[in-house]
Amino acid sequence: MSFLKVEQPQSFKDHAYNEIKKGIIQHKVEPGSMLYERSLSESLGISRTPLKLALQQLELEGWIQSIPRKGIVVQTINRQDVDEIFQLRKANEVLAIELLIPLLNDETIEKIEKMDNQLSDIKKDPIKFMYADSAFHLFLAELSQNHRLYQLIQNLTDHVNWYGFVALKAGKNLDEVSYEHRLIIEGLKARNLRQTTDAVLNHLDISHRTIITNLKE
Amino acid sequence: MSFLKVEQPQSFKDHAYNEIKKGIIQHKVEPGSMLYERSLSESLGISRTPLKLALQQLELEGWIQSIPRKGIVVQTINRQDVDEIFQLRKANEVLAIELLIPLLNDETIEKIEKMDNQLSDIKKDPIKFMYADSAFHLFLAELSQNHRLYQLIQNLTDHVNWYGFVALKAGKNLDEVSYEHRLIIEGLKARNLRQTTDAVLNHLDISHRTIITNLKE
DNA sequence: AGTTGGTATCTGGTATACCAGATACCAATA
DNA sequence: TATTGGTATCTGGTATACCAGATACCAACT
Repeated sequence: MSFLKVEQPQSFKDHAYNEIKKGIIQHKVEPGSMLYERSLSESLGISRTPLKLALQQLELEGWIQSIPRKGIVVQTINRQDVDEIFQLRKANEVLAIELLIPLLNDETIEKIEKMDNQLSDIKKDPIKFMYADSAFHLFLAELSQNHRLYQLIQNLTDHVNWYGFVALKAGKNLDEVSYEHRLIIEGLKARNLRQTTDAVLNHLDISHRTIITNLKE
Repeated sequence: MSFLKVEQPQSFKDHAYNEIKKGIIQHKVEPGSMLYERSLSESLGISRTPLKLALQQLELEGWIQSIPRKGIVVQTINRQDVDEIFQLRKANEVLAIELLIPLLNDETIEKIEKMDNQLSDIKKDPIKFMYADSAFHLFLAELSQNHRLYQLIQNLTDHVNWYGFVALKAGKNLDEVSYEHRLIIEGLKARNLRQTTDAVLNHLDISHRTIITNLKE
């Protein structure tokens, strides 16, 4: 009966992890604000044990910082953080391109284009657009066939979404992003490593600069 | 009284994390073998709650895999894993070099050389040599001034130590490693990015090949 | 003998109780 | 009035009890 798509019931820990992370990315809890295990467990309707696991994962991934006997503080965002994330993102997304280009075939290129087209369809909703843009980058990461690289890029794009969320709500260069994606796809079609990495680096540079200029101290 | 070096008492969770990880890296528990929360908590003398936190961190970092209601399995090592780790290591150690070269001054270069000399002094003990080699790479990562990059490289070198531990015990090319390090240091002294990254990539390539050839299926 | 089904006993997931450190507040003191 | 010190009450850290799913085993049945 393997054709039946079984909906995996996520554990309490995963549920808490997703909920809290979503709240942080969407600035429903602001950087620097405090959280407390007991109140969190109450509002999520779970006990502290699975919650602690979710909180530890969030801490290891750089979203929060647990201070024993004080509470949990949502990480603040500063210029240094943004720069670190983009340094990592550039190096590792370029690596993904290097790995996936030799693996490309016409079918996967078609999938990539389809994905980008879906992205154009939802320009109206900035939040959905943000997630779809991430999905585009993650799809490329997935094609690299390096699972650890995929997870790393996932975490990095999540952080970028967090950093840029406010600027994004202000209504931004969504057309510009589409154009930059087209340049990447053209590079992939040509199986041209240099052309593609240049397009990716350009894309990331623009994103980096946009976020820096929207950083309010 | 800040001149007093306060010994931070590590939490039960950190203690468990370090002990279990050390056991895995040094193959005191073999890849594929099973662990169980209750027996582990008993042998470590702690309860399951902090142990669960340690186990989750180990799982997120790729050392073990927790299977609900079955147990915990120590990750197996295959060719794909080794390749993934080295792909990441090459890209990110090169990034570290790119970042640190503009920050170099004579004093830090002196420190790097001193570190490498200490490494030569302990060629007799392969395990100590392994950790000292990692410390050399980690020191370079630290100089990049990107903390997330440092943590990433830390995890990657730990995994490489795990993969290579058996081959290392067999007594390996310790002189060769010293020579490769000298090439890296010379590149740094010359502030030559290309020369240094070539030396690093060469160093990692040799390490990669050595581990692959010692991989027994 | 082969099959079945109940049960004892594993497992990790979860809830909860208790601990010690940190803190805020307020009464007692100089 | 300013300061001190005890206490009530926060916090995260830890230990433990209980739950349901998974499994192995053995007796009962065909």
